[in-house]
Amino acid sequence: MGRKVTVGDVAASAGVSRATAARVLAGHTTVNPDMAKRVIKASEGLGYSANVVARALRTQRTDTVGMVVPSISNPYFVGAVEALEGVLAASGRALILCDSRDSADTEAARIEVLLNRMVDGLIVIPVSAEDSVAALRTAATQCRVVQFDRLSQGAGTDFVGSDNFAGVRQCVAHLRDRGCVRIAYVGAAPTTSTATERLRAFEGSTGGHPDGRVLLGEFTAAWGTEAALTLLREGRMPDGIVCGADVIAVSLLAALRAAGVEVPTDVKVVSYDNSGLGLLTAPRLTSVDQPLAAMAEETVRLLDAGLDAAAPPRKSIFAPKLIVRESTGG
Amino acid sequence: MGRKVTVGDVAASAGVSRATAARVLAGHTTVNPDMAKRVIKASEGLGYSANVVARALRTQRTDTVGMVVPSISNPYFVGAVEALEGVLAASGRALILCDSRDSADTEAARIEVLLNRMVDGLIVIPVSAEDSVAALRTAATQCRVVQFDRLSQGAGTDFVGSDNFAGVRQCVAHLRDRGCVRIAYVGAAPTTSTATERLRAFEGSTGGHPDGRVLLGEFTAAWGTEAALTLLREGRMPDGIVCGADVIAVSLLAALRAAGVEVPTDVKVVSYDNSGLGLLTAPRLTSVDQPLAAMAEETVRLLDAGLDAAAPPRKSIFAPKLIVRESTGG
DNA sequence: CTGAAAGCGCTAACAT
DNA sequence: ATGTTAGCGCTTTCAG
Repeated sequence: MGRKVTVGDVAASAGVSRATAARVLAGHTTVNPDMAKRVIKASEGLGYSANVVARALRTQRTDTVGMVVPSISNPYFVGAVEALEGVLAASGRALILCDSRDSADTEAARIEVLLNRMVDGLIVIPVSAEDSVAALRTAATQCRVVQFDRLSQGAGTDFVGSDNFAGVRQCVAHLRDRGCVRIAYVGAAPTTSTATERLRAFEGSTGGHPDGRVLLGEFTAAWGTEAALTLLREGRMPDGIVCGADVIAVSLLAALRAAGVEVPTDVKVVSYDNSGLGLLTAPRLTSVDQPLAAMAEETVRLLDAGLDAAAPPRKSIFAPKLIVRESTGG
Repeated sequence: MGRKVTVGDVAASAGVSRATAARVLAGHTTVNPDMAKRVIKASEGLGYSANVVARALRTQRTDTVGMVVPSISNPYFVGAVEALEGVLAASGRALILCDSRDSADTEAARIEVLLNRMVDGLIVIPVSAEDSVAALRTAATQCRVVQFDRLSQGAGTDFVGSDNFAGVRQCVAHLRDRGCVRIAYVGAAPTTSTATERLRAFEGSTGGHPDGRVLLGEFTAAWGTEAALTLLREGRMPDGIVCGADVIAVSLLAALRAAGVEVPTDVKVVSYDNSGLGLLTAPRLTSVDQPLAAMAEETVRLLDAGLDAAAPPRKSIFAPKLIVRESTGG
């Protein structure tokens, strides 16, 4: 376990003071070029690289952003993580990722851990519209916080998400366009803003058609399977199904096909998230895409823009777009 | 942005010295119960929680383990992350996760970042059997390193993985048992130990049958699709296919079905990883399971067991087990 | 332009 | 048993 080389080592090797070495390493131009050269050389020779922990303690900045997501096995969240990680890396920052396991308690604990690590900012996809508020509020007093994808009202943080009403409206319109008249919704119970908005949007879009069956569970594959079995058991299969997320749709699709229901012939399926998952199925999923890259950029922009406590939290809402594939007839 | 409360604040509020407050907070018993009580109360009243960064700088321990995986969108790796995160959390440690994007350069950079953060240990699923060695070697001089799943020979670190030969042998035996005689292998090019071993195992198991078609690409869904199209184009469809990973198998399955090839009737498919992905397909995938929970436990055990530099690196190899599902006839 | 010195928040000798 | 003090490695005044 060889000790890391420190500025002291570099300074000594270059025959200058620690301060000068530090200045050169920090890119300050107010240094004698000769000395600068000596320091650079010594630094490279010794393979110096700064101890981030010590620097953080001194500067109160870690160049690190924390992120908490409900489940790392949901590919939509993984996509969000990748997008954000990319944007942050571009400005030399790292992302520390935590999984809240869909539990508000775990979420609060993770947020605490990250704050103790002095992250410069926090990006949270909250577990619950209500239960996440407290932890978010206190976090917001310590560092910049942005909620992503899901909004917990009253947490007093900025928010970046997409227009779920517009997304679901596109789904329903598309199914109607393809001739569907009995459309069902298989989504998650309204404990998060996305689940709530998508549900409301579905109800709004099909208000005149009380035929629309609504099945509410969780954002999990298991629920997709269960919902499919329920529909099969009920016998009266809809001719169109809107799913609240790809994780639901994919397993629902598999269960329907296993039962001999043909997609898109017998029933057309449209989903939400446009994750890689929807490309692995046969047929591939028609799904609502959210502009993750742009959303990630905006999230980091908000993190960087110091919010003065008085200003009201900002909301950036992006427009989603339906990507049509074979599950609705291509 | 309220400042965090420090030991100093707690000490002042309790009317004791910083040292005493620190002792109480650290659970030392050598303190006057009255004072202890006062400190605890002050601590709770002020909502104190220790600054991990400052502590780390002093103790040279962060209670944090770094992990670098080739791609966070491969569900097998996600499963490994979840298992390790669970074991570490049980002993009060956190996991910092980095994605090397399947690039040895990125991997080296991530390892550097983590070392600068003074992680207590490093768990790496190396990108390449050869190109990862250098970064791993230097990392191993700074902290405890364990390679997981894939082994880069000569890095001088401990290793935890599973017996790929045994796994593939089970696959081939199972297909034969189900009556397959023309078995193909769709895997990854041998740039990693797992790809190499699985390929060799396949060649070894089917040595007497030069019929066995071998297609090598990457551990990606895109490759699975491409391989399926190649097999379809060649016309002479095998009656059994061994896939090197679920990500490959799932998209291969979708492409075959889309082309009207029935699984398992026309061709039986067996895969590797037993990730959640294989449960989402219709039919569900027969796949080789690796005991991730036990492997994670062992990994942390090795991290904790200080290796003296002289001792040879240790290897823990776990036995995989084929889980039979519908893609081979149930 | 350079160096000496202080200090981020914490813990562990050392001294009382 | 408690307090005082030094110092982890770094940056950044403040003198010179």
